[in-house]
Amino acid sequence: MPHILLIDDDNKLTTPLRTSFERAGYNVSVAADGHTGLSKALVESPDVIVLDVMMPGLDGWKVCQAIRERSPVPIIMLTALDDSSDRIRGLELGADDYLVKPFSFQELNAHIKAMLRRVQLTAQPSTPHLLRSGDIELNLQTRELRQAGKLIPLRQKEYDILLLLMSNSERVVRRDELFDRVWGTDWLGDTRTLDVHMSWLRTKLENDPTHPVYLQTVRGVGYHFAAKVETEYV
Amino acid sequence: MPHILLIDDDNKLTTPLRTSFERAGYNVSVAADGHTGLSKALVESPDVIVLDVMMPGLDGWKVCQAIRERSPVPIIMLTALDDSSDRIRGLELGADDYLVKPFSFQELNAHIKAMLRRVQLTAQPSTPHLLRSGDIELNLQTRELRQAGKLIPLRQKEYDILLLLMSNSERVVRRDELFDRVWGTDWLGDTRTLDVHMSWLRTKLENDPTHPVYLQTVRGVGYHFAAKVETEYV
DNA sequence: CAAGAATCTGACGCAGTCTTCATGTGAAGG
DNA sequence: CCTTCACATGAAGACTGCGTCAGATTCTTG
Repeated sequence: MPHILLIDDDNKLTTPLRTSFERAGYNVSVAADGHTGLSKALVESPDVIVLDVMMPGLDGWKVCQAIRERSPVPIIMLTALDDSSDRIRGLELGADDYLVKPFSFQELNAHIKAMLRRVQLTAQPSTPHLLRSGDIELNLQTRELRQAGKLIPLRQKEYDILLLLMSNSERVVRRDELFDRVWGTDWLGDTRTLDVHMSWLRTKLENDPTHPVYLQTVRGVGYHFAAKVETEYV
Repeated sequence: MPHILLIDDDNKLTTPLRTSFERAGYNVSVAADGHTGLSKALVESPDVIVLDVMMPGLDGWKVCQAIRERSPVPIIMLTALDDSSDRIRGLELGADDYLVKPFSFQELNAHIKAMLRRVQLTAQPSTPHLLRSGDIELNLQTRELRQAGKLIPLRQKEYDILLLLMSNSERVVRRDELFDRVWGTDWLGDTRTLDVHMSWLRTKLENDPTHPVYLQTVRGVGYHFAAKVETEYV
């Protein structure tokens, strides 16, 4: 159950928010002024803080800054006026997001969910980085190609080409696109060089290079990695 | 140098943004349609994606969803109309943030900085104390390298390089990244400095420096610490 | 300040990689 | 059935990036 800390002196706002969030399954605590907010932020270590800018005493800006100096907890600021410099200021002081009043519960909730998801996604070392198709496995981190676990060394261009084709396996990649993305836009050389690299790739990963299963040529258009590719997060 | 991917068909917008961001020290790439955007998102693995909703063909919603299914990369959406349900929809589909057009460069930049900071803050909550791989042990507190318990004195740069490689053992570390992180600023001269240090490191920790087991070079890319590294927090 | 350590530089060689060229093959269309 | 076109492939040579070395330069420390 995620824990939200609301810091706002206006209980006309915090009371209904508290009930709504509790109903939505959150654990909510409220602080009615900056000092309490700051101390609760550090003591309770909530998953996300919703912080109003306009408060008597220690205002939201100062609270934001003070929290950020001491804790990495995500902060969503609430501002009354929709002023660009205000928003920038909040972000510069360490806020992660802001919302302009008035806002709906749904909207704040969406922001909070997005923030929790971001923390979740970032916290796990999950990086998007294995393309798999059958017994073929391309590791984007180490640039290693494995077939049935066996390492197949790839050269730079071969890797670049294979990566482009595998990550676009649902369509045909045009020749000029390959040149663009692998060689760079300002390529003036011989156009046969792509075929040569394709040929090498085929000898490396096709059982019968003369009858390719994966690396299909589409005459007049380009090449197509003709198998389903799954993306895995290692 | 953080890498931003702009996905937008309107080059009246992307061209000035690209220059501004490049001037601000980012590495920028642009995709003018949804398909290219999706593919670049996976291939280039940018640090943050700025994605316009309004695009012909594969629209921003679909691109957002497709990226989020495959990658945890942060996404900032650009919407034309300031409509609450639009914004909620974006967040629900996996976006992290949104910005309503028109916006200033400063504002987008503030959002991007906030997003990068968030990822940074979340990613490294605690610092490891010891990196171990086989009989090799790198102590981050004392900056000592031990192999089978025996102390191998490392010089400053050697330590920095080895640390970077060992703490990224799951991937290849690019040469320019090494220059960036070990020497500071991006390297301009064309010298063999890095190779020399790698050579020294190899003579220190490889049994057969001509056939390295740990410190693999990946031609045209960089170096890879090719062994499992365990992290210990003391 | 001097000695020694650490680091950088540039030349050179080599192995691996890429491009080019020449020629072969199969597909499409008259 | 023949021509044309696009791609395949083998071989050769050009090119490139990396490793190494020797000497220069900078940094540390007594």
